[in-house]
Amino acid sequence: MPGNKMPTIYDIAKEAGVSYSTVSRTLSGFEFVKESTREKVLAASQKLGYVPNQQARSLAGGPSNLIGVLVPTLSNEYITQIIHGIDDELTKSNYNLILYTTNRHQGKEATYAAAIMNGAADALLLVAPLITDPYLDVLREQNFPYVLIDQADQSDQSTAVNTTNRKGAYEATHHLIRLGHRRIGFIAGLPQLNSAIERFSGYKAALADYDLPFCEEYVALGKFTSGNGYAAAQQLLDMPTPPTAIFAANDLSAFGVLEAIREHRLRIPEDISLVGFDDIPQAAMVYPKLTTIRQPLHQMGHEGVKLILEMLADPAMELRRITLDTQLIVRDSCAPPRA
Amino acid sequence: MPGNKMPTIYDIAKEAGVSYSTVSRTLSGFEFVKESTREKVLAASQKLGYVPNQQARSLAGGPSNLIGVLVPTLSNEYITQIIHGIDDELTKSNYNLILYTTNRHQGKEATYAAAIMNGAADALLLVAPLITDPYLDVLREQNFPYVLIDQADQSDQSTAVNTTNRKGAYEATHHLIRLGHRRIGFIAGLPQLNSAIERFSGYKAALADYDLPFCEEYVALGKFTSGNGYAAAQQLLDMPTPPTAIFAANDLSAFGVLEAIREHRLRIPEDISLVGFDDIPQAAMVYPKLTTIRQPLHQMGHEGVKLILEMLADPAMELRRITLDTQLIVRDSCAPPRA
DNA sequence: GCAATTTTTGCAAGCGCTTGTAAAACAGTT
DNA sequence: AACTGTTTTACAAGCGCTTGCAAAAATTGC
Repeated sequence: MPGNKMPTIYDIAKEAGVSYSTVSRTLSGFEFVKESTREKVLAASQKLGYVPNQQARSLAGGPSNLIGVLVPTLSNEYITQIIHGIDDELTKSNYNLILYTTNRHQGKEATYAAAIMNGAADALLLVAPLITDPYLDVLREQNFPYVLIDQADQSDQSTAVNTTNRKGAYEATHHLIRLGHRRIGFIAGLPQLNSAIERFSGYKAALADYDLPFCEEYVALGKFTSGNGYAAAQQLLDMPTPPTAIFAANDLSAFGVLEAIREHRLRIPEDISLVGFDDIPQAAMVYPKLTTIRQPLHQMGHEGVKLILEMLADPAMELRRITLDTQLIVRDSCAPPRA
Repeated sequence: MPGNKMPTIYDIAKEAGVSYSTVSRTLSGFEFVKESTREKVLAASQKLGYVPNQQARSLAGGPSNLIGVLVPTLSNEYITQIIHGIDDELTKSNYNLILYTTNRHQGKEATYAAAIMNGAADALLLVAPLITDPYLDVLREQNFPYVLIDQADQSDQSTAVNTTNRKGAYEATHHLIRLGHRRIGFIAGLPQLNSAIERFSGYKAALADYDLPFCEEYVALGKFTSGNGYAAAQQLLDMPTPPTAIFAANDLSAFGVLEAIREHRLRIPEDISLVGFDDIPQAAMVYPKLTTIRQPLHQMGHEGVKLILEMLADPAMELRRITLDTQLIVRDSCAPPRA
C-alpha cells in the first residue's frame, strides 16, 4: 500500500525511448525484439531498478510465478521436511512459494483451492491432503495443474508422488518377526490417509506371510501424533500379555510410544522393541536411536516440484505417478524378545 | 492460467441487480450500503460461489492480504518453529503467508524485498535476517510495514521482537560456573547476527563476574550449524587442557558438539558438561537430554504477527520493540566437573 | 532501386477490482 | 408540497501489465 513510486514499464519505456509494449515483450517472452532494442530496454530497466509487478502481470493473463503449497499442519517435522524439499527445488526455478495451512479450520482446503485457482497461484502442491474433500474434482475439471504428495487419490486420476508405504511397513514388521517377535503391536495412523491404510496393510501382510495371527487387540489408533501414540501405547502395554514389539505407523507416534514405555519402566530394546516410520531427523537423535523406515522426505518435495514444473511447461502432460522407495534403517531400538 | 470462468463482481452485480461498485463496497469496506442491498449482494455472491481475485484487488489499491515471511533457511528447526508460530497467528487473521527463503543466492533478500514492496505482500516479517544489507533502509524509507524477528538492527529504528539473548547466555554460563566448572568453552554463532554477539557477550560477562579468565582459545566458531559445531568442538577437545564444559550458542551446534564428544569417548555429563541455546524440540529428545536456554520460538512468531497486524491497522504506529524472556531449562547434560 | 516479404514496434483494449465524484433516492423540515 | 440534508448507488477512470492487430522499419529478391 505504501511503496510510493516504483518504476513501471512506462517509465522504462520512456527511458529507453521505445513503446511500453516493447518493454513488456523484451521483459517477458522474447518474441521478435531487435537485439539493440533489447539492450536499451534492459539497460533502462537496470538503471531504474525495475521490478515487475506480479499482480498486474498475472491479472493481465501472465503467470503469477507463485506455487501454492497446501499442508495440513506445520507441527510435524515430516511435513516440514517435505516443504524444505519443495522450497529447495523451487528456489532453482523462479517461482515463489505461497503456503496454506489447513489444520485449524477444516473445509478450508476447498476455500483455499478456490482462491488459488482464482489466480493466486499458477499451480498447487498438495501435501498429504485429506482426500475426502471434493475440491480435487474442481481442480481437475478446470484443468488446473496440481500434484499430490504422499497421498494418492483412490481414483488414480491425479499426478502424484508416493512412497512404497506398504512395502515399508511390511519390512518393518518383517524385521521384528525375524528378530523372533511374535506378539507385535501396531500403532495405526489416521485412517483417512492412504499412507496409513497401506502401512496397516503391510503390517498385516507380513504377519500373514509368517503365519502369525492378526489380533485386533494389538492394534491401537495413534493418529500420527506423539500424544495419541503415547495413549495408544498405554493401551497396548496395559494388556495382560502385552506385545514384545511395537511398530508405530510414524516416528512421531513412536516417540509417544517411547515415552509410554519409559513410564512403564521397561527398557528398549531389552524389554520391548520399537520401529517407527518416516525417519524424520529426530529419529536418529532420540535415545535409543529409533529403528525406522526411511521415506525420502526431501526428495518427495523435489519430485513434486519437478512434476509441477513439467505440467506448467506442458499443460497437456499426461497423468504421472512417481513412487519412491522406502528403506529400513536399523538403529538401536530393536532386539530379540526376552527368552 | 486455466480457471475458465470464475464469477466476477460484474456477474454478481447482475445477479443481484445492483451496480458493480455496490458489490465491491459491500464485499470489502462496508461504507453506506443499505442492509437489504447488502443481503442481496451477499446472497448472489454465495450463490455464484464468488471468490475475490486478490491480484486485481491489490492492483486496484486494495490489500493483497498476504504477509511476506523472509527466512534464511528451512533447515533449522529454530526457524521452522518460528514460522510455525507465525502461521498459527496468521491463520486467525485472514492473511496468507508467502514464504521467501534466502539462503541459496545471497543478495536475494534485497530482490525479494523489492518484489514484496512492489505489491506482492502487504507487509514483511524478517526472521533472523542478516542486517548488513541495505534493504531495510529502503523498506523504512518507503514506510513499508515490516518487523524483525530475532534480530534487532543496530540503529534501533525497526520494530522488532527479540529475546534476552545476553541474559540467557549469562545464565547458561553461570549454571556451569555454579556447578564448579572453571574451564568453559564457547561455541560461537554467526558473528553477523546480533543474537550471536549478545550470547558471546553474556558468556564473557558471566566469566568476568565470577573472576574466571577469558581465554580466546576456548572460543570456537560454530556458525549455528551442527556440522560447524562438530568441528569447533573437535578443536576445543583436542587442546592440551580441554574445557570441562562447553556452552554452545545454539542447540544445533550443541548437537554437533555431542557428536564430537562421543567420538572422543567422553561421557556426558560425567566427563564434560554441555549447554545449548534455543530449546528446539530435539533438545529434549537427544541423549542425554540437553540442558539449554529456552527461547519462546512460537511466541516470537505470534508477537511478530501481532505487531505487524497492528502496524497494518495503524500505519502511523510508533516504533516498538518487544523482548521476550529466555529461560534456563535444566536437563541431563550437565554435572560438576571430575575431581 | 522497387515491390514483396518478413521482422519489429506501437496502439488499444482489457484483466477484476477500488474509489472519487456525481447523481438518485430517501428523510426530515417547514 | 417544496426544500434541505443525508444516505445510497452508479459511472468513470485507472492500478501495471499482456497481447491481438495493424503500422512501420528492415530485409530480400528481382
